[in-house]
Amino acid sequence: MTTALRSVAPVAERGEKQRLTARDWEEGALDLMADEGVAAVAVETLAKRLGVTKGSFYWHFSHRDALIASTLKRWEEYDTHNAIARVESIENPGVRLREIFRLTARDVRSHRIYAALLKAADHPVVAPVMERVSKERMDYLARVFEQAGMDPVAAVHRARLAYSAYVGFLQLTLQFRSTRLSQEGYEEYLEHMIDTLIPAA
Amino acid sequence: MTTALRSVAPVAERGEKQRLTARDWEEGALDLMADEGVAAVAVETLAKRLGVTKGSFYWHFSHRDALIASTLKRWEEYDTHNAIARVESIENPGVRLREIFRLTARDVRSHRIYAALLKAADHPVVAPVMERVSKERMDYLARVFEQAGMDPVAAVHRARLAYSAYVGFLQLTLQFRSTRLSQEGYEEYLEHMIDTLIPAA
DNA sequence: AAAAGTCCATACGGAAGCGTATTGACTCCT
DNA sequence: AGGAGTCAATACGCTTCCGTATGGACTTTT
Repeated sequence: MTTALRSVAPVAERGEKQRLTARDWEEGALDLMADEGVAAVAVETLAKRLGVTKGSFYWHFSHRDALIASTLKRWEEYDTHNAIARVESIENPGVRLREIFRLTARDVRSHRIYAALLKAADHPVVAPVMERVSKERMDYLARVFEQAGMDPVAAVHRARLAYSAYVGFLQLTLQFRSTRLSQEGYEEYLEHMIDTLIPAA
Repeated sequence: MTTALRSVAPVAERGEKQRLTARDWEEGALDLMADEGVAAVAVETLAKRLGVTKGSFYWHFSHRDALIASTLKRWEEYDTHNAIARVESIENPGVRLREIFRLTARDVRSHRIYAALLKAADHPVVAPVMERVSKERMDYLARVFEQAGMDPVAAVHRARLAYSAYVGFLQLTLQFRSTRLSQEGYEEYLEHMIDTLIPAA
C-alpha cells in the first residue's frame, strides 16, 4: 500500500466545478498544517480554500477531529514508509546512517508538517501519533547504530541524541529567521553532525 | 538587577483580599504558560485563577499581548542572566561546558516555560524573544567550545548541534510520555551526550 | 472630610470557531 | 420519469475569547 501522498491531482487541474472527496479535504488539511500549523486547520478556513462551504465538510466528516485523525493516519503511513524505504537497500550501516542524515535534508514539505505536528503535540489526537512515530524512528536509529558497531546501550543513547538534534534543528531552522543557515552553511553543518554522531566507517 | 522570578510572595500568602499588581498577572501568566502553553494564557482564565475578574486585568494592561510581552521580558532577563551566572565562575572551558549541560537538567519549570515558548514561536510577540535568546545562547556555546580548543568553524557547528539536541530533547521528553526516561536513564544519557559532544578535557 | 487616585465587578458588543438542520441540485439506477 | 443517493449552500444556535464602558468601593492625598 505505497499510496503516494500526492497521488490525486490538485483540485484545480480536474476542472473547476468538481465535487470533493474526503481525500481532498485531507490534502488541504496537510497543506494548511504545513503552512500555518494544526490550529489553523479550521473547518471554515479550509472550506474557503477549497472553494466550498462547511456544508460539504460535514458530509465527509462527522467533526473536525475526524479530519485531523484521518489526515494524520495517511501522513503516518506515507511518511514513515517512505522514509525507511529510501535507505533500506544500503547494507553498510555506517553508510546508511549517513544517507539517512543527508536525505532528511531534502523533503521540505515533510519537515514543515512534522514541525507543525510537534508543536501540536498536546492535542489529544496528535499526541499518540507523534509518540508512536518518534519512538519507531528512534528505535530504528538505535538498531542501525548498533549494527554500525556501537554497544547496545550507547546505541540507544546515540539514537536519542541524533533524533533530538533533528527535532531541535527543525524548530530552530523552520521557525527562527535569525538562526537559519545558508545553503553551504547547511551542508557544512550536516557534515559536522555526521562526523560527530556517526562512528567512523 | 538580579530580580528573582519568584521574589514576590504567592497571592495566597499575602492575605486573601489583597489587590493585585501587574507582576502578579505576569507570574500567573508564566504558570499558565508552563502548564498549558501560551495559547492557554487567556484573560478570563487567568483572572479566574487569580480570583478576580477581567476588570482588574484591563486596569493593569491595555490588551492581552501587552501581558505576554511584559511577561516575556521579565522571563528573558531572569532566565538568561541566571543560566549564565551559574557557571561563569568556572574557568576551565571543558569543565564549564559539562556543568552547563548538567545544570540544564535541573530547573524543570524553566524548561517547561521554554518548551511552551518554543511551541508558540509563530506568535508575533514571542518570536523575536525566542530568536534573540536562541541566538545568544548558541553564540555563547560557540565561544566556549572554541575556548575548549575547537577551531572556530567547528565550534559554531557544534554549538548548533548541542543546542538543537537540547531543544529536541525538551520536545521529546516533556511532551511524549513514551519517550521519557527514568532518573538513571536520564543521567546515563546525559553523560553519553557530554562524551559525544564535548571534546575530551 | 472632600477630592483624587487606584483597583475591581458587571454588563455589553463583536469576532471566530464548531456543529446542526434544512433545503437544493445533480447523478445514477431502475 | 421517478426515486434514491451524493454533495453543497444557507441559516441558525452555541461557546469562547477579546476588548469597552461604566460605576462602585476602597485608599491616599490635600
